[in-house]
Amino acid sequence: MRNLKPQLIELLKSGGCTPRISKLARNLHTRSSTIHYNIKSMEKDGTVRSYKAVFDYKKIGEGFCTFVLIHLSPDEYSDPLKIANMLAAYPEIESIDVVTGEWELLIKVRTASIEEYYTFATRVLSIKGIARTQSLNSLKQVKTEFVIL
Amino acid sequence: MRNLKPQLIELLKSGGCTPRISKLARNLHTRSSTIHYNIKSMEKDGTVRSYKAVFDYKKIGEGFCTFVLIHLSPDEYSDPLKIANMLAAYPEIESIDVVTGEWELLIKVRTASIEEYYTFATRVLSIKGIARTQSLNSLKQVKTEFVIL
DNA sequence: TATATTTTTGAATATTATCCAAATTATGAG
DNA sequence: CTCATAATTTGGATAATATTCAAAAATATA
Repeated sequence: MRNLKPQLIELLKSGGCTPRISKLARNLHTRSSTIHYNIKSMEKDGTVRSYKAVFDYKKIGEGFCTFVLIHLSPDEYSDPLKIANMLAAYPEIESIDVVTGEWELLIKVRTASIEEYYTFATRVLSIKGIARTQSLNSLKQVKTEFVIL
Repeated sequence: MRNLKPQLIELLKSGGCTPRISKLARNLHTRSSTIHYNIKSMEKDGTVRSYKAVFDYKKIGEGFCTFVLIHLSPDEYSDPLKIANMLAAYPEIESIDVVTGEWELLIKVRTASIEEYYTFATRVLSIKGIARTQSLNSLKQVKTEFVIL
């Protein structure tokens, strides 16, 4: 009997969900078919990107959360998206932004522990193009993905 | 005819969705009832916090994204959660973390534009207890909430 | 005002979630 | 190892829900 939960978590982390039309309809005192029409309209014009789950990350082995400020090497300044897009593929990374100020990129990383973060950092954040990093460790998550914890 | 989309967006931002069990079942080559059982199990034990939508934030009037580093006044050091929990109620704030380093809090804020951010900052970030802030503006979002853009 | 476009409605149908009792598999104590 | 217990899977039945569609209403456009 294989443990399905890890696979479910991976799928639900960025998709695999759908709006509860009838519940939303009751909530807004509107017919289901109207809600359906409006939601499909937002899906078609690209307003909605995905429907996904938010987890108690401690319970899925991603209890350690770090924000990493990244300084690129000068030859990457002209195209920070090259590095950013490469980083996007890592499942540990929740978000990636190109930002203003002394740092070029800000990423949010979730791992099981500080040891796993160290492994991640040495594996991923040591590539050519990343000149220097500074990390802010989250001591306590109060809100994430618009969900209050 | 009232425009339902703003209300739908508000509800879907932090909830109002559900997993697509049959789709997940097909994806994992497993019976629906098994997926159902596993998902309910994760809901019961608190592994899943919510099912929600991810938007193209430019299209919902939240195209301007800022990370704000917050330094609390010394009398708040002992309980940064007091301020953090107060901030959690604001719909503009996507995430709030208590962090290590020179700053006590790191929040992620979404507004329509830099003008609206200014309004937000003067309204929300000027309360007693917040001594100093520094903001990193997002020039480009590459990934958010585990969803690649 | 007339016409086109968008949105809503309600009913019919298709799809899906949910429930449940039985079967199977895993776990742990002795 | 063996038995007892708990956890998970299965398949079929039913309930709930999404989806479709044509007509109506509302809104925008000229």
